Amino acid sequence: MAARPRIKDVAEYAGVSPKTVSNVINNFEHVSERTRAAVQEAIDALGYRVNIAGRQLRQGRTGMITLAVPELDVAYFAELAKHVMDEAAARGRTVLLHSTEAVRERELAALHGFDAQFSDGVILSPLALNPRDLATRDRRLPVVLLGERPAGGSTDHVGIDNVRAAREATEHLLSRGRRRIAVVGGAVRGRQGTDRLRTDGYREALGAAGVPFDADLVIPVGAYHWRDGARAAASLVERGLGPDALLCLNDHLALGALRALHEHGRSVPGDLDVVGFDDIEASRFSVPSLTTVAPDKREIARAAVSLLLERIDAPDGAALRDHVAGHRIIVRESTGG
Amino acid sequence: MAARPRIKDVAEYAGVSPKTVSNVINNFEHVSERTRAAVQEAIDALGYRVNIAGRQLRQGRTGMITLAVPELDVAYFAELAKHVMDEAAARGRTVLLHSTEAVRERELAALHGFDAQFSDGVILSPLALNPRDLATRDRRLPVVLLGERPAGGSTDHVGIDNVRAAREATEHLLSRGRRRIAVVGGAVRGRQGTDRLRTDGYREALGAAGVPFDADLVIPVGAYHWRDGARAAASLVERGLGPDALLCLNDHLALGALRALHEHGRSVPGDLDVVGFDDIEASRFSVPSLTTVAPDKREIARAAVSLLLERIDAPDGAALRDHVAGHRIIVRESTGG
DNA sequence: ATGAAAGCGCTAACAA
DNA sequence: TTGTTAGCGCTTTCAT
Repeated sequence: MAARPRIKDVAEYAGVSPKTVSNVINNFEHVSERTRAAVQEAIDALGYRVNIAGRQLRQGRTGMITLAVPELDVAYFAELAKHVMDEAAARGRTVLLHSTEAVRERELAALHGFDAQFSDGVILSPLALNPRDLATRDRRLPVVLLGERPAGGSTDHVGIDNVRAAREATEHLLSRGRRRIAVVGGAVRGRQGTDRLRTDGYREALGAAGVPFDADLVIPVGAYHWRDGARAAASLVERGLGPDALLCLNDHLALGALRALHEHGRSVPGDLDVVGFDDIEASRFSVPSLTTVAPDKREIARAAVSLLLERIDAPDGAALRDHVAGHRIIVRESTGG
Repeated sequence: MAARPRIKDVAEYAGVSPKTVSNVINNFEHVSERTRAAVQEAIDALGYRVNIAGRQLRQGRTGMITLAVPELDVAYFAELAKHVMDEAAARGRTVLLHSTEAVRERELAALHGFDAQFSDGVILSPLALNPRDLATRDRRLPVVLLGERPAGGSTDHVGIDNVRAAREATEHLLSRGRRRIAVVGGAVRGRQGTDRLRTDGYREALGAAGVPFDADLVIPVGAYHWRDGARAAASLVERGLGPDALLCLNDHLALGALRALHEHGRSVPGDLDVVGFDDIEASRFSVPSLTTVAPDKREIARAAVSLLLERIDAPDGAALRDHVAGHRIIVRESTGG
């Protein structure tokens, strides 16, 4: 097979100049129908496809955007990634997917590092970055933040209303008569991360219902995996803290908790209620199925891609934006649904 | 902030020629320590990083490899992707991750399309490709196949011994006295895909034990998700086929089946045993926890990256290779463990 | 509406 | 050991 054809080959085949071929490829408007057809025929005949390296070198764009998430094997991020890829594809972009493992250096690398070079912009779901990391980032690379938003707000952002979502989930538990509601993965103080915001919402709901807040029921976790949820639930039971419900800050934690409660002979929703966040597919099939706060992943993906593409097209354009995506509570067996 | 520095800027700063800077960047050996140090200092001072488009245009390499899997939200592939990224990083490569949704056109795009251009080679887990697609692929792009291997074998391949793995899993069920073992996701005829190979292994085990094969117990599924497993298990029970065990061809199917059996009042492992494939994290925390065939994902990732990098470095090098990675059966509660 | 020329940043080939 | 030249494929600028 011959070497890959270049624009020059197409031009010669079609009897036009390279520039004209370029005009056709890039849908430049001032091209006669005749010429366009001739060039297209040459392209098809030779099997020509643009060399992106050449194009990028010249115009400084790749047509790719990076999506950097903390962990691909957290189902929420895998599902979100699928939506982002769909949305990007619909808009003619390709997604370069990265897993940062929630390590600050790797989150920084998404913003500054090697990988960012392939990319016209980055959608980043940060966990470890601090405000200064963002303040000192290279402004030439457009960035949209997902979920967590380190204070300082120098970057476009997409997320749900975490305070309200947690408040509603807690209200649901309260409405079922639960009073000793533990927060698995919660945080009472510290930066305004997702964990903190959701815990704040939880406290708001307790306060409004006149239920006293018990700091012992806020259980920090190392990560948001099954094993961490299982460990937290086991510890709650073994320490005799007498919880009658678990508000788990993601579904993996909740599913792990279900397992631990089962091992400890507690029935859900008989003895305790359990609620999660994210609405991953597993939660529809667990035993019992899991009540959860379902963020609108499609809306999140769509907003993130839109904001990013706008930034790419107009780097100094609009003011900072913060898109608040919708969410709803899906009641399933784990709270009597 | 100034424009991104180029090699020329570094060269001027260090008082050398651009070529010398290039030599340093690429660890060319014939560079004096003095010069190397001076250049490095200039690089650090200016914050220089190579422009990959320029490099790719010149030498035709990007340092990136593509991993294309059918579905990222199938946990097995997310976990595998993590291993591949780790392995690639350890070898100085970046991974471009793609989800093909098991659509033939998208699998082809991984081999031929736009995306492949950024990439020095592709690790592809195909589901929809046919042998001709591979036979007619562009040989300039090195490819390693994972899991499925369309017949014809013109491509390096990494997988487990599916026949043996399924036989061993079936033997495990037989040893527990099970005789009416259904295969969820199985295939009796057709191309030698993973489903067919595993069903063959199942039949081998039945044959060796003198248990008659019943084609009604082979249940095809549309996809390998919870919902498909749930549907298949429900249908088995409702049709009164009287299975006493389910060999599910991945863990998602098995976990979905557990849910359906629970809904139908069947106890696992009391009334039926259930076995899966993949050993995803969810299977350690389901109720009951799931017995499963665990492929050595790390070995698969390592072998795939190694084979691919060797091909990239020596496109016309070694003969075709087929790496058979290890697996083991992990016995958990769903078969009395 | 189309073409000619120049150059994006880098490194291969060759020269010194 | 280091420097010079040329050109990878594309698109921008300017000319026609």
